[in-house]
Amino acid sequence: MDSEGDVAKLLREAGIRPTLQRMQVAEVVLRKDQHLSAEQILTELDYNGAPVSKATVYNTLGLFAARGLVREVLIDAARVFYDSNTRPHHHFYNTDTGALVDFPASQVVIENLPAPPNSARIESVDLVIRLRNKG
Amino acid sequence: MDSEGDVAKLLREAGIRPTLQRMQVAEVVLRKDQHLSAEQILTELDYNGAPVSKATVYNTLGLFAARGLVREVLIDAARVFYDSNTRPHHHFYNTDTGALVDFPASQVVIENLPAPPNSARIESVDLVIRLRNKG
DNA sequence: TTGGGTGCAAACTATTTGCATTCGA
DNA sequence: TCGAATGCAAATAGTTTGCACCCAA
Repeated sequence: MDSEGDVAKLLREAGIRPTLQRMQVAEVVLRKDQHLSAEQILTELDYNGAPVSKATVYNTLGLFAARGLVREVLIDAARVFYDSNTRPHHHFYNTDTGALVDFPASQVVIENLPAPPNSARIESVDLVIRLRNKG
Repeated sequence: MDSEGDVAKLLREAGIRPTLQRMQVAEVVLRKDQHLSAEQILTELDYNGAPVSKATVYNTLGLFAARGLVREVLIDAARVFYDSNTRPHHHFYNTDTGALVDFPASQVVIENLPAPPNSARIESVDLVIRLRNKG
């Protein structure tokens, strides 16, 4: 786990002023590679005796995502996860169990992508493979 | 555009009882290949003088999606689109303009997908390419 | 000081639930 | 007649906005 000092450094390096609330959110989210919803983060903060408001959690996650510290993963209607693994990767999502599993982008070959319309540039390529248990 | 009779037939063929509200939603959504949000559909129904409740629109879209008449596309946090193009395809999404454009899945080659964990079966493979305008 | 940055209460929006009603057998 | 299906008001859950406060320059 990152010490408090390390988290502050991480935030500063990302151009984010390391305030108390942001460090608390970062401690929970960036501790290891994982997928957490805003709600889960909020719950954990409360449990840790670090009550940060809902709005601040959302705003902070949005900021972290904009600066590349976490990645938003859209999985279900109105169910966003924040993924602290920022290496290029894609996702398996088991619709029966809710399990979300990363796999490296390097492993997959995606070829013959059409040219983006209106000569826009590609910002991200997200592959989500939805699974269902057999039987 | 489908006549009313055709829409009723379409719903029956999908195993859906063709009630008034469902036919009204279907007329709007299935008229042509397009991406619509629940809100847009609701607005158009009101405009057409066919006021179906919000809850019924959501439930009906959920039913249509379950029966394969439309496909849910997750684009933004809390922004679901219902795509009446059910042929296999993927999406370009321009984050600057909000434009959502289909491209055929047949065009793209995706290789070396890892085996699904726990021997679950693949339900869908969704590729979303986010774009940003140059400059 | 002071102007952008920050945190949060409150407002807002999207979606789901629970139940009275209706439908088809 | 009766259980399942249906439609919707109300409740819930998720997210954003607007503003008072704070802090670095």
